[in-house]
Amino acid sequence: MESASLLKRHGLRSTPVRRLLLEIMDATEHAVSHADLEQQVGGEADRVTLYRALNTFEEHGIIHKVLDREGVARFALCMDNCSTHTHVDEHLHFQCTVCSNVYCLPVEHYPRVAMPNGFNLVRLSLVAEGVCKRCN
Amino acid sequence: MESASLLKRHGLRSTPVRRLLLEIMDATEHAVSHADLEQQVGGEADRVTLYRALNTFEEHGIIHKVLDREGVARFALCMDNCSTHTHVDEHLHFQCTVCSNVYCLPVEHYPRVAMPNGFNLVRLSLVAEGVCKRCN
DNA sequence: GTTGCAAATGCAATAGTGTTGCATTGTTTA
DNA sequence: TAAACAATGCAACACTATTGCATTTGCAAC
Repeated sequence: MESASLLKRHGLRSTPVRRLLLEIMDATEHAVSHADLEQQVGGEADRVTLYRALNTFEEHGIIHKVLDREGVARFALCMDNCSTHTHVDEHLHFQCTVCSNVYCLPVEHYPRVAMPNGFNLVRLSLVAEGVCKRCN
Repeated sequence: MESASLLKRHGLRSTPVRRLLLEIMDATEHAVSHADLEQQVGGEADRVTLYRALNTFEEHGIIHKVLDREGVARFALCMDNCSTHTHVDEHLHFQCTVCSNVYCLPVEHYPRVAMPNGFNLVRLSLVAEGVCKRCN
């Protein structure tokens, strides 16, 4: 049970719903929305429980949240060992215009941009659109 | 009446609500949300009318829409002469973590990133977070 | 001007995403 | 096993956004 130990490592209780969510996300190569999860979980858990579990995961650096073109949240497991305080995800979020799936893609040279005077940059996100490998 | 001619140039009817919306956006240096506009317009127009006007403007390349960190749409006038078919906005969207305002900032060298095999890039957006010039 | 028609608006209803409060259930630690 | 507290389920709610339809308005032709 990988998911159980992952939860324990972050000081979280191991519950059926949480383990199920982590296993679904681990088995999916793209980011999943709340609606996706709700459908896959079926009647196993309440909508609100999913929202709360996802929020908890994000706060502990287990997953990260991306907003797609429509502003809907999609979630994916963090690759690196993120924690509550250290949250590194310097990768690109790619949404396919055909299937709408969102993929986390690695970027070799993460770009740096110069900011106009007075603006203090803290975090730069890359959001891409195009056609994914499966729809190509 | 600048806004009236702008509307006419895009083949759109010049109505009080539309002119008002354009003038508000022209007078604001940051992108405005629907809620912002609704408040400024006051009882002059229905919420739905605002949504429809904004959608129409976007379809005609008069304004462009940005989603902020919360997934809420914010709108700003297009700088270049965009049209229905030509929609160029290679700039950076910067949201201030203090005041939550979203600014469209120019970028001298727009970055290019390499994509993994199978992924076909169409559009790359830059979304930044930090502190804006007014909150600094 | 006046008229006619398509476009724009107002109102009501609806959909979707996400949050909050509170009672109940379940997990963990001693 | 029992106590303590975290997680869950249920109901209600807030917010953003869209749709249908009747009414009004802008605009072009007369």
